[in-house]
Amino acid sequence: MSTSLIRQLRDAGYKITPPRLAVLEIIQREGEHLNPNEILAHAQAIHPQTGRATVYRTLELLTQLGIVRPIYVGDSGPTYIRAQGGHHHLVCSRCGAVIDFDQCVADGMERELEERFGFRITSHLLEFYGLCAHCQTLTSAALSE
Amino acid sequence: MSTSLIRQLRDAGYKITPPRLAVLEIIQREGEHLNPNEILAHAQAIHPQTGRATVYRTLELLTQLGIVRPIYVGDSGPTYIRAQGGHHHLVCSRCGAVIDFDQCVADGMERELEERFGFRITSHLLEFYGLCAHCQTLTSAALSE
DNA sequence: CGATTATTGAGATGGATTCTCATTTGTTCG
DNA sequence: CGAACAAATGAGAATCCATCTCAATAATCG
Repeated sequence: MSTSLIRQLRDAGYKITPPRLAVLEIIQREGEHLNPNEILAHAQAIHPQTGRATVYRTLELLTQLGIVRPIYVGDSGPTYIRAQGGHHHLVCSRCGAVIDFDQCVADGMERELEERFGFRITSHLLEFYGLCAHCQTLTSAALSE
Repeated sequence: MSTSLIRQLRDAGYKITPPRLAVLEIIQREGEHLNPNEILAHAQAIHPQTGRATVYRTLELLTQLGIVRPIYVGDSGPTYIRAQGGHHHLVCSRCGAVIDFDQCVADGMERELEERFGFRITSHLLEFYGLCAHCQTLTSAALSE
């Protein structure tokens, strides 16, 4: 498992502990869209004593270090993803359906924003909101009643 | 205050009630980035009996109708914005600072996505994550200790 | 205006997150 | 290697936010 992330933690002055290793391992392995509860469960599979509070604390830490990031999609609570690259969604505001798409024009903007605002950008999120094909028909049906 | 939103509610078969009017009014007026609690407080300034549950119910309704949309930025919980046009943020994953910027390339993608997925798109959110200028210095300081 | 039905408000409930604090464990340094 | 120190942990309590329940109310339609 990635030693560079471990080095990043250590260099920032944090201790390398079993729960932190477990959470890192899970983010590396499973990666996408696990919520804190699921992360806890997976972590306990690796290090059974892992407590809930520690998972929350670790996720906060990894977020601050720019290693992971919470994402809110649909109605459910936060899920965590690796904080690198882009995530692109089409979200139906009526039924909550989510479609992922790939091509994205945001990368082209990163350089310019970094220069303009002095940021070091590591990831982005692009979401479009509207009505999916299905919910469009529902809405017009409601209107014509 | 906007009669078109009221018509939209009525046409969709919903009743026009004081709490709904109050929330609509607030979204129109204040518009940006109020959380449910703040919306409740403002609504009670207009219609004192307004209950918390009703605010949540109304926000859910307005979300489904594509009038408002929750947004999660930084660490705090959801805030609500008008669901139209674009919102563009630069978010520091370490300190949570948020910078708004204007120019956006996403508009150019809407048409194509609408055709490809059959969506009717009404708004978008583009967020870049990374380290702000200040937190970059903090991190390198930590590294050099 | 009266009937019908959606909507409301108050409080109970539920679930997720954070806090507290005594204990444990990494890390550093002799 | 083996203290010593500070950081990190885990268990449960406490808090906070959101949802649910249900009897009472009020908007709409004829």
